[in-house]
Order: sequence, then structure tokens, then C-alpha cells
Amino acid sequence: MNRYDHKEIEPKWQKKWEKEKVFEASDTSTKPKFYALIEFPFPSGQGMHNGHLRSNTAMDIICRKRRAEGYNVLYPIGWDAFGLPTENYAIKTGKQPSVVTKENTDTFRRQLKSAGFSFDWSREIDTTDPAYYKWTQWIFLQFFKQNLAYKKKMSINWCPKDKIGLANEEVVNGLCERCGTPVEKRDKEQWMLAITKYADRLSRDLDTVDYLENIKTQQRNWIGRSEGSEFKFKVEGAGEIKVFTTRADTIFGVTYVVLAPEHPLVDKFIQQIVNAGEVEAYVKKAKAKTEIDRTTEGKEKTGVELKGVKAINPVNGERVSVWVADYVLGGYGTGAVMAVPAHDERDFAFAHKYNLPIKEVIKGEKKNPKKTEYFLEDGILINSGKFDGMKSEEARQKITTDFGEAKVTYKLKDWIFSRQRYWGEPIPLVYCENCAQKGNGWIAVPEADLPVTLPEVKNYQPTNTGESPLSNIKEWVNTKCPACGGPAKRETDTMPNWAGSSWYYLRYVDPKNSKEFASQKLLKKWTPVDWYNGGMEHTTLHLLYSRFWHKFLFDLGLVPTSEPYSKRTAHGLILAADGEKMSKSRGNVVNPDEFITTYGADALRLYEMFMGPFDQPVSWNDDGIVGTFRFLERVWRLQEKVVSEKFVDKIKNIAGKKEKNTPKIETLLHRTIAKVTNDIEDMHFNTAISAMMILTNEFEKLDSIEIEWYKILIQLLAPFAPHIAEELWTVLKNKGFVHQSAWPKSDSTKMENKQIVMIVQVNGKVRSQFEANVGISENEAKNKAISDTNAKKYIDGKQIKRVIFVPNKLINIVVGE
RNA sequence: GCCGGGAUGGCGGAAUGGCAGACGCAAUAGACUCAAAAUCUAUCGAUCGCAAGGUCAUGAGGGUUCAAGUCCCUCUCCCGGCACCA
Repeated sequence: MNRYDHKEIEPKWQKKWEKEKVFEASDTSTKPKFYALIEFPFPSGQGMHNGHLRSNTAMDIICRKRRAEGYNVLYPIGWDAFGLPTENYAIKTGKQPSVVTKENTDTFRRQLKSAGFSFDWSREIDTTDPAYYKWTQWIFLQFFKQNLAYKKKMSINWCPKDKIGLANEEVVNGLCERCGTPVEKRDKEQWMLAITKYADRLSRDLDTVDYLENIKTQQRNWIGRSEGSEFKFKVEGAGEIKVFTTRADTIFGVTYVVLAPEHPLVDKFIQQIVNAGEVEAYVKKAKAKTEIDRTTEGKEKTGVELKGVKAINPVNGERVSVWVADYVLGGYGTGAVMAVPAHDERDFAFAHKYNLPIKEVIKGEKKNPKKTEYFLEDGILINSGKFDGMKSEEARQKITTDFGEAKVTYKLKDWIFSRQRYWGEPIPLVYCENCAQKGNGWIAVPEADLPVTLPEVKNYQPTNTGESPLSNIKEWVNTKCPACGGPAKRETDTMPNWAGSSWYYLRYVDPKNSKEFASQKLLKKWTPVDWYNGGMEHTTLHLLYSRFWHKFLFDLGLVPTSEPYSKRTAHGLILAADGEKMSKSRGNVVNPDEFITTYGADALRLYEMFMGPFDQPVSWNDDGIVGTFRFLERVWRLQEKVVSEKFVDKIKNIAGKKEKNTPKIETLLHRTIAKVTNDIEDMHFNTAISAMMILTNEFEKLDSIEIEWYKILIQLLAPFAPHIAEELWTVLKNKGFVHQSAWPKSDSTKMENKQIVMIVQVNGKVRSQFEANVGISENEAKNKAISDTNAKKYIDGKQIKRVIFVPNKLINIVVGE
């Protein structure tokens, strides 16, 4: 027997797998399909990260098990390669982003292969490949044709450092998600995708998928569906103000109405506003505020009354004052609220500050709140005319039917889809002045002319004016209008990096198709994705965006299901040893390469799975990996103890011992099969590994082990540590590859011990234990317990009040004085 | 503020209401060795005891139960998400 040498074994098997194409999914197999997906990596310059390794390994384990269970498994890989880091690196080094991407993907590919993942490399895709982004552009055009992509001048989130506009989802606490710079407001024309049109379905259909509950909750909160009512407050002399409220029952308590600074009516009213100058100054200041200013200024509310403007409460005709205040958000509901200071915390604070009247209209069912406080709960209506005495719930409905209409609003906003940078998919539209005069200036590039490829440029530097660097390339920008043939200009904005990842799982099923993004036949065969694992950080970004795209494609009849992913799980982050996030700037990033060199991919894979619960964050610890490495060495050395035809003499010598050990070890073996099988499904990889360690430890204690037992251990280990398993499988003279062998089945009849240990408790405290046969009766157990030397001390002289008997486990004698 | 998740030895962690600390790391002692590494054996929550055995112990405090890390109530701290959403 040789020493366990991972450096020899691992490359050897990786080559064989590749050569024999053993992990390539079959488009024609009649086996049941299993489509497993991991988030395809962004090929950054730092190379593969331990986080990738952990989540890829987890899905790799599941896939290898599925294959052994007889599934036709699709486990694809590709590159989400558009994005700012590459572009910034290109600017710094003067290299083409495409060249940088090539270099980085080469590194990543080598690293992923060295970890032994069972990806189907024949389906590798790259979002920056024109053959791929042709279809990203094509899908965009479908949005455009359905009027779900539209250009809008709006106040956007502008990152002054990255010089790029950001989607709402990319702004975190008023800071740029990527670089942490405070985000500014800028007015700019942007392409938008109307994700809000799908808000209701995106929220509702969460009921139909198997996602982790916290993922569903986060998405629901992000979409923020809210049922309420809309009322119109007439304004004397100039139209009406629409307000949205979830508390129609409090409408008799309205003492003023507030408009957001962005509200268009502010401008419209300006003629009749007595203090117009003051109002305009306030609005200007409020609009200029950055997100971070709004949050740091906290809850201190400011506002200005629109003097000379009065609104009329539709339920009682009361004339109330109208204010503009930035505590009302322009982007939510109608951008205006009816203020009920007696029953809303914010309105109360505002009314208090500006001395506005407070009118109580809801009485608590238990006790009256103090006059100086607001009362938020439901109760009984008072001071509400004919609705007095009604309960809040009922009043909401009645008042809405009588005076307003029921309405649903969402927190979700349309997706800002333009980026003013180079390294992204060009938006395949041209602007034609000529056509614009006939009503529509934006013309789709004909499908036959796709892809609109990125031109090579010398300078990727973003411009301070907020124009894309592409706008400097005149020969690219100037083109012919596909509609009228006249001179036209290309759109120079590019798509956000979320575009290519919104549909990549569809391309995997048919990656080389040049006629369609994927054929209907293969989409029917493979989709939906059966199991998608990824990071929680993508819950409100990528995961939501791709569900939206999928539903859109479904509506066009282009994909067979309304949801892309049947099941979604999430991994915990790997933190650095100091418990902080791993990051280049902190200098605490752990590079998997050195561990693969020293201990091998198998030991590293095992360790990353063994570190802790998969869904929990774990801190990296350099020392731990020796534990799993030693475990593999021990498994390797068990070869010596294997009994086979080769060691006939040995069998004779140890025959007696073997007999004695067999029942006990078989019990453990079958329990281990069951445990590993279940734990993989539940993603409890750490306890599965521990179970295999226990089995190995027990094997070591024996003088010999049956070849069948060893074989099963190797099969169980194979998904986790595929290389060593493959090698040992061959040593055992098995044919084929270990993962092509059938997954071991546990035999429940062999899982029960004949002998068990009974725990003896007195008054719930453990006092003793004894061995007994399975199925020992309560009486027998009781007799044994009360005659037990140690237990006796606590029982003698006392009255036995009760006996609790848990079969095959425990007997508890309850005694009293 | 609201919504999730969590707190267990020196460390990572395990435990369908039924022996708390499985498994692994680190540590200590011993064997092997000229020596070291590797490996093997033993010990390894605290505390009292020669021992048998006892007591305490799962963030804090209460409760339910024959029995609580696990269920209920109150609180503290940590992590993640949302946050003036009317």
C-alpha cells in the first residue's frame, strides 16, 4: 500500500473525468433530470475565494449523490464577467477589459478544476461573449417591444466615485453598494424596466416555490405589498390631491394634507401659493439632499405650508391646510398623504412641531390613551359622523366604498437599467431625430443585426458629464436609422451587470444555439432549475430580477414555467479568522490554492463542509484542515484491514473476532448510510462528515473489515472527497467510476441494536445505567432500576410515586418523602 | 424602531423534551525515536473526593414538566435585512 498522496491522485482523476466526459449532462437520456445551479462567479483578479469553494462544494456533493441515485444531472458553470471591477482594472493597466476577462476566467477555470467540481464544462458560458449577449440584447428588445422598457428623466442615485447611476437595490444606507461612497441625486434620462408591473405576481408566487422562509420574507418585504385605500382631496380652484392610506378608518381625523417635495402639484399650485418663494426654496433644498443626509438628519421633520391652498376632506367637507414636507416620499403611493396626527407617529411629530390641530377619532377598546399621545392600534371610531361606534376593520371597508377606492401599492420601484460605463452589454437601440418628429424616436436594432457589439476603445475613463465612454466613439455612435434609413445615433448607455445573470440558467440548457436563446425542447427538458443555492445578498437583486425576467418570458410563451427556480437555499459566508468579512483591503483573504497544494482538494472540500452549519456564517481557521486531512489518511490506511480474496489466510486467523464484531458494526454502518443520506439533503454536511469519522474510528478498532463495508464507506465519502474515493474504488478492484455506482441503501432492519443502554434516573437525575435487550418491559426495567446499587441510595426509604418509562431509552423513578 | 437568525469547554461545533459537550482542532502526559516530525495510547467543562461518587454548568432572570440547551414569559448582547413606505 502506498502512502496517501493527494498530489498524484487528484490531477490524475481530474484528467480522467474530463477525458471520459463523465459529468456531461445528457440531452437525450431518459433518466429523471436534476438541474442544480450555483451562482456563476464574477471572475475577479483575485481568483477563486473560499466562499466559492464552500457553496460549489455543497452543490457538488448533492449532484454527485444525485448521479449515484440515478439522475441525469445538469451542473453547469460560466462567467458573469461584465462589471465595474474589470473595467476599473483595465483603466489602471491599459489592458482591454476583454483581455483582462480572459486572463481572469483562465485562472478561475484552473482553480475550479483543481477543486474537483463535477461541472459540465462543455456548457461553459460567458456573459461578455457576443454570442451570449446577443440574446441578452434580444430579451431587452422584447421588453422594449412590450413597452416594459421605457426611458424616463428622473432623479437617480449617482455614485460620484464610480461615475455611474445605480438602481435602488444597489444603494445601501445611502451609500454605493460597491465602493461605499455617499450617493448623490442627479437628474438623468434612464432606461427603466417596469418590474413593478410584476410586483403582485413576484410577491404572490412566492407561495408556489420552495425557498428558505427568510428568503421569501425578504423578498416580500422588498416588494412591500400594502393594501389600502385612495382618496381624493379637492383643492379649491385647482384640481385634487390623491392620497393613499392603509388607515381609512382614521380619515375623520385628518387635520392637514402633505405633499412630497417631488410632487408635481407643487408646481401647479405655485400661482396661488402666497409664500411661493419660501416653498420653492424648501423644495429645491429637499431635492438636493442625498440619501445619506435624509437618514442622518433622522426623524426631525421639516416642512412648509402652502399658504393659500386648502384641501377638502371628502368625508366631511372640512377645509384643511396643505403642506410640503420631505418626510413624505415622492416615490411611494401617490406621493401625498392625509395626516392624522392623533393616530400616526410621524404626523403627530410634525403636527406637534408646527402646532397643527390633533383630532382623536379612534378609541382604544380597553382604555383611553392620554391626550398627549398618538394611538396607533385599531379601536372604535369616535368623532366620525355616522361611522361612530364602528370597529376600525369594518370602518376601513365602509369608508373606502363610500368615499374612495381600494388600492394596492408596492415599495418596489421600477428597475433603473442604464449604466454610463463601457464594460456592459450595449443597449440595442438607436435614436432617430427624423422618426422622433413622427412621434417615436427610439428604434430597436433589427434582430438580424444583433448583437450590437462593444467597440474596442482606447479610453474607458467614465466621463464627469455622466455620458457613457461609448459616446466618444463617433464612428460607432453614428449609424443609420433602421426604420427610415436616415442618420441616427446609437444609445451609448450599457446594461447593468444584473442583465446577463437574469437569464443565464436558461442558456445552460442550450448554450450553443445561434437561432434562439434556447430551444423549446431543451427548455422543457431541463427547466425549471431544481435546486439553486446562493448568497443571501442576492435575494433582492439577482434573485428578484431573474424571477422578473423569467415571468416576462413566460408571458411571451418562451419558457415553460412561471418560476425559474423550484428550490432556493442559501449558504453562510466564510469570514476571516478575525470574524470580519474577507476582503482585499483588510488583507485577510484566504487563498484556496495553497491549501489545495498542501492538503489537497479533498481535505479542503471536507474541511469547508465540516467547519460548521452550512447556512451559518463561519470563521476560517487555518489549523482545522489538518483534522480532515488526517481523516482521509485514516480512511486510506483502512485498506490494510480489508478482507478480500487476496487475504484468505487472514480471514482464517481473525474469523472468531470478526464474528463477534459484525452485528455491532453493521448497525453502525447502516445508521451511517441513513445519516449521510439524510444530512446531504438537509445540507447538514458537518454532521454527515462527523458520522463518517465515527464509522472510520470504529473500523480502526477492528482487526479486519469486510470489503463490502469498506466499499460503502468509500461510496458515502465520494461526493465529499471524490478523488481519494475514486482511487480507493479502483484499489478495491471495482469497475468504472465510484460515482457511477449506485448510492448505498440503508437497511432499517440492521439499524436497530439488539442491546441498548437503559438510563436510570431518580427524580429526573441520572443515577445509573444498565445494559438490556431491546424491548425490555417497563416492569423488568423498573426492577433492575430499583435494585441498582447506586440508584438504590436515592430510592430506599422513600415512596415511589410514579415511574416514567421511555422504551429502550430511559426509566425515571419519581420518589417522594 | 420593525422583521429574521444566533449566544453551549481554550477554539469550531453536536444533541426527534430523555446520559449536555458527539466529531474535529488545540493542549497535557506516555510509547516509538539518538532526536524531531509523523503515528499510536491516555487525559482533557468547573469543582469536591484516595475512590465510589457528589455538586455546579448551555448569555441573565423567572416559569411549565417526572425530565429543559431544546417549550413559555421577561431581559441583555451579537450578526443579517428593512427602515419617515402613510
